[in-house]
Amino acid sequence: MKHWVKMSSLYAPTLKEDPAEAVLASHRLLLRAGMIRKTAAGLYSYLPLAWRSLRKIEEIIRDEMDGIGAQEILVPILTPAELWEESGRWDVYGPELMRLHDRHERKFALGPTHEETFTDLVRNELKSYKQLPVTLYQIQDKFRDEMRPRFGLMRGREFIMKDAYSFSSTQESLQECYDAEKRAYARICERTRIRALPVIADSGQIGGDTSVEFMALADAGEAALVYCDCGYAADTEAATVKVHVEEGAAGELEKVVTPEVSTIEDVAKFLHVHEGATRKALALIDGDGRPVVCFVPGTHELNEVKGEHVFGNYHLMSDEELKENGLVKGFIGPKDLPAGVRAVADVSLKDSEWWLIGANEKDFHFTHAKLGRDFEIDAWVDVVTAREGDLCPVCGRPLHEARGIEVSQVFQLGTKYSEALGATFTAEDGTEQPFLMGCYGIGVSRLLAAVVEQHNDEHGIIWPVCVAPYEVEIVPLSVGDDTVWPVAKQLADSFVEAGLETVVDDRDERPGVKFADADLIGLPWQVIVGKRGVANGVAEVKNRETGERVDVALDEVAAWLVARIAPLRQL
RNA sequence: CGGGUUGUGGCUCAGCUUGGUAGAGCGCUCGGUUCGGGACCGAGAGGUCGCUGGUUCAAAUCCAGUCAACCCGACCA
Repeated sequence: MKHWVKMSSLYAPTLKEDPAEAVLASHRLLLRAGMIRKTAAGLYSYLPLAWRSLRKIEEIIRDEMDGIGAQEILVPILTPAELWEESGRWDVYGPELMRLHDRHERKFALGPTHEETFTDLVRNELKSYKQLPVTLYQIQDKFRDEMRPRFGLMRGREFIMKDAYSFSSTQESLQECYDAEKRAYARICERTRIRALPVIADSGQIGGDTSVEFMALADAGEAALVYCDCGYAADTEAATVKVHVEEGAAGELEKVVTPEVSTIEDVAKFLHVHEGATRKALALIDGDGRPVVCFVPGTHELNEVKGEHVFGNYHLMSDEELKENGLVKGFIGPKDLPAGVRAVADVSLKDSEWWLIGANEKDFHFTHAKLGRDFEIDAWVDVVTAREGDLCPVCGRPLHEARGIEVSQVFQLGTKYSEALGATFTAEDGTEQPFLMGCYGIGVSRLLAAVVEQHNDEHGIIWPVCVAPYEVEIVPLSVGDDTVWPVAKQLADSFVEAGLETVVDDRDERPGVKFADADLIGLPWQVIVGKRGVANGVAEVKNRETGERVDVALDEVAAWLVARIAPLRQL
């Protein structure tokens, strides 16, 4: 950096009060620090400070991507409908895909992700296994017409994403590309100072078999996850945990009167048993239109994502559908189910012999119902949402629950897109085969929000050096004073000379205003130049994170700072 | 898309129930006093009260419609 920047001309309009629309710390602080402004719902403009941080984050990402041999390219944001039709996603992607057409009525979409474009790009060029593997990436705006954009940069309709796609000839090679990306992502989180956990994830709309997402831990996070001290971690929607199930009481089958007692809570209370000893029955119509009753432990919820894997495009029965199938809401059980209704249960119940169940008759339950003696289950499936206290599938210890912000995700796509688009290469044995693909995304703008979410206090943002918009702010306590201001300028020059990214608050404001703004914007170091210090030949150097202040001789400040900042830049 | 809430100067909000001159604080401009943690005094600028229609002598206020934003839920980086 060749020049220092004057606060008086920096376009960073700070706000004294919290904007009413912002709830999340990152959203609030980015707005207040004059870093972002809303253009419309889910659409944000990045002001100079935010843009500098974003570019630093991008540089870290580029460095790590290049480090694993990925190559940066740029494809058009606008993608022709034909490609989406080829992959079949024009129809399945739904309203989240921003569609538009040109003056000739040709259809296009604003890219929400670019599997099709990248696959199309390589299908005519990469023809031999000898050219593989190849990983290409780009950093670009993505568009998703979210049902509900919110939380500032956290969930926008337009956001910056780094997306990478790997093309391999063998599963081993795909695994290698995938592992390399995962390692790079872990380093990116480290370098941007984000505490994140790689968690097992559902692969969702992108498709494919294996997927891991990196979750930045934050109470405000939208996703719930469970993790274990042994290192296992999973999205609650994807976790295949062992559920601790309360065993019902053993004994002869007994039909008990339970008047108006239909919820799990009521049943447990009425019969004086733990909720876990009850069995929740969910009546649904599966993707093929067939009636199914699914049983889960009374303590757990049916997970919709897992449910769709098992039942297809299912829905819970309406009151009419319950009636049509002869089911009594609140009293459904696996014994004496009406003909034609299939009984399935979560695998966690497989080892449980004694169940407390509905009697399929209004106001009656069965206690001491024994699996195999009194009723049968047609199929065992994995459908519950994991929760705190469930057991780790790896080591068996109880899991902790936390919330997180999904900052990135890696997928092994396999041949889903290469087959659909006919993207093939000639293998070693001469046969023509579809590429084995992986795709790897990082929400760049979301990463910025995650950094702020994890690094702030009641005064404002606390930037880690590696992603801070600037490294140092000089705060001259008086700009009119001819002892203070010249010293501040000299310091600024020496900082620039030493390679420090420097802002000088040259505004004719009172000290309190400058301190408050400095803390709000949150550059890692503040150098306070006041009359007293200048008289003693020192400046006061304040660390934003620790609040620690040290007097440093004026001619040593630059070197003093460089010694502390340079090791943290890591580039 | 369902449920809830809100639209009044750049920001935070009052006024609306009970119709009659559009308000406060912060910010902004000018003058002065101040100057190490969001100062004080004085003088100013700035608002088609989201939009459309209706009721009325008269609408920020009542009614209808509409748009937008925010929060909770389903989707995702």
